[in-house]
Amino acid sequence: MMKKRPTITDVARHAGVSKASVSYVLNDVKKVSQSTKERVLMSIEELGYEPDFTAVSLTRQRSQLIGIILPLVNQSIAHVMRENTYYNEMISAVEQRARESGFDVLLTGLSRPEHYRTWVHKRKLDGLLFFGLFPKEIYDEMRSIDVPAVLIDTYEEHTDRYPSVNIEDEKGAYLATCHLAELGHSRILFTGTNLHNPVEHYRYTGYERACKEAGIQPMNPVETPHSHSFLSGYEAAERVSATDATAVFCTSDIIAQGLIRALYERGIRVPDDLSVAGFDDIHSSRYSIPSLTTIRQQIQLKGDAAAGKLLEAMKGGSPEPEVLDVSLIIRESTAPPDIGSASQ
Amino acid sequence: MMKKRPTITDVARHAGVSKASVSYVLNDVKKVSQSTKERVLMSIEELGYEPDFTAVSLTRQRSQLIGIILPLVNQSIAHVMRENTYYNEMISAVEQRARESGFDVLLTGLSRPEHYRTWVHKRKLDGLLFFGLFPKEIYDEMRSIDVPAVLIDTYEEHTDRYPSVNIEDEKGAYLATCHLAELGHSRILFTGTNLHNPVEHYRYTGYERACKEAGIQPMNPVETPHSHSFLSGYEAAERVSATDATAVFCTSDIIAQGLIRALYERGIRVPDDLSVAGFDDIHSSRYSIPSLTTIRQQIQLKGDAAAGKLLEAMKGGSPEPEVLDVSLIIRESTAPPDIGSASQ
DNA sequence: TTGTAAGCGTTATCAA
DNA sequence: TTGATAACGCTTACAA
Repeated sequence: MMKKRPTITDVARHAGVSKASVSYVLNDVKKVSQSTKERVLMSIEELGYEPDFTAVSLTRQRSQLIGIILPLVNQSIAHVMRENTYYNEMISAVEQRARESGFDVLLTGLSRPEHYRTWVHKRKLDGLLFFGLFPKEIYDEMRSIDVPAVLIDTYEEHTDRYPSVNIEDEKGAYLATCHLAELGHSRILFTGTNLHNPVEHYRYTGYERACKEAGIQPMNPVETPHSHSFLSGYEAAERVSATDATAVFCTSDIIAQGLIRALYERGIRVPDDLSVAGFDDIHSSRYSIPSLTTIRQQIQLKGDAAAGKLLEAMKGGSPEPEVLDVSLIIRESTAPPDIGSASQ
Repeated sequence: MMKKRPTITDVARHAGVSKASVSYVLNDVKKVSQSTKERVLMSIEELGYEPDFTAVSLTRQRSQLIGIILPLVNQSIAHVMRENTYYNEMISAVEQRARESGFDVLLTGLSRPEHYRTWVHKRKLDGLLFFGLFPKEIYDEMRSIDVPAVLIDTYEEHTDRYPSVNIEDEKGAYLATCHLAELGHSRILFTGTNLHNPVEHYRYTGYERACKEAGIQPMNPVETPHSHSFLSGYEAAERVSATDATAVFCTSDIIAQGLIRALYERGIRVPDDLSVAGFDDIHSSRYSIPSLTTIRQQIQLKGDAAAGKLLEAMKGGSPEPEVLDVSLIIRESTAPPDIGSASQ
């Protein structure tokens, strides 16, 4: 027969005190004498008592649970996170930080805004981490209930209300484009997912600025229909190769890698015939052939920072928004234009 | 002023019935008349009532929560899942299936076995999914508490007690090795992480069987010190190239890709100088250069199957263990040995 | 078929 | 400094 695990009542009885007193020492409420405190602690130890989170949640109206929310596409979060190890690093970092602070992490996809509200309530979630951009109504809902949240990779006006963690998107694109221009490219193409997405937009802005400073004409951007994925890059190849670009800046490594593959199949060599730069510096970019010139963002640091801010906000603080630095990592996928074969 | 969200008491009052009746219709207990059922349903609708999970958890002693457990290395799950999109697909699939069944997913790393026990209890977890192999003590703990669990990628004796989901590891390695042998290779190297891991062991067995059938001599396997990662493959290159192998079978795509990269840096061409096959068929293997010949396992199906079995076990069923099929995907990284340069 | 009331394991309010 | 005791929101015998 399995012995039931001890409750606070058992501890109280064992220590010869009331439940209240046990609760006091558990929660470090001052009004306990040293002697009873010791007795209680001993009993806890002896019985192997651990407080029950669901009971605590019920009375305290908080759960020690934080939720990571990913966009749902086709009823699944797979479409977003399937191929991109960006999420692996983010999630790992958040999980670690949360666990160290006594929180558990709930991972979920979110479709309809109204679901979200009840979900937060039903679970009494203490805090939320939004990975990426969500429909506007979600943020409105958020405001109406009153739960701490941190927005990651979002530039909406909502950022004013909630702490956010971003990276220097504009600068990243700028650095990459400058690098390409400095190599001597004057036909540089921008390839991203959707310029209406603010992150993409800012990157485009950085691209434009670099072009301007280099005195070259921005080209018509190539937008891919899907999200950041190999396929997006792969399918972009047709439109890319229809241009006279000698260099391409992609807004994610995953797109760049898909693109490079498709170019390879068309006999277009990278970087000999075309230079390609990415964004993110996911692990694989170091190992791909050619290895990818890219903009490094410190993904784990980002996840850790986001979790940290959420923890702070949950304690009642008002953490500042944070914008993390990025840097250019030059690898094999970019080179000077091939003067021989290229025009101009 | 924020209006409090309605409780079951509010609904009862609104409908002019008792809390019990509301609970009955909520939980589909038969003994409710059509008329009251309708009244209650209307009130629920009108008030926008949603049951509170923490309260339900407390009385029912179950949480509608399932836990995904990953091995912790260095206090972080990052080391395991950082680079490998295998986990992205698994987690996505589990999350989707769970969500559709009204469960939420808790993601956590697990270090010390004793932590695990209290964690399950504190959260009243309904079920557990173990991703990969854990120290033996964990399974012992599991048995002592009584929580449904499904083991993934584990061949321990524990599998007898718990439903498991595996793939045909032996067959996969066999297929890959056969493919290499059929191409004409007779010096085929096995590269994996650690032959003491049962999954690796079975793959080695398949490799051996294929060698035997092809009448070739198995070579001394190369074991990498780390887990499945680019670096493992990358670092294996030195030992691989020190052999006279003309083909290598790696036990994961991620290792294969790391290896190919390192070989590339050493001027060893794949597949011209050396053929390389992987295992898993993660998305990137389709897009790498060269694209990777590999053993496809249906990762999402696997995650879905695991979640399904757990759901079944939680309902009191005893799901059968399942072994999913694998298949050979031939791509660019394997080719006949270069008779010109190779010996023999 | 419906209602009453006793839990579930905590925390928190008041007296003592 | 302590201890009853009433919440917290729900489920479930047991009565009616």
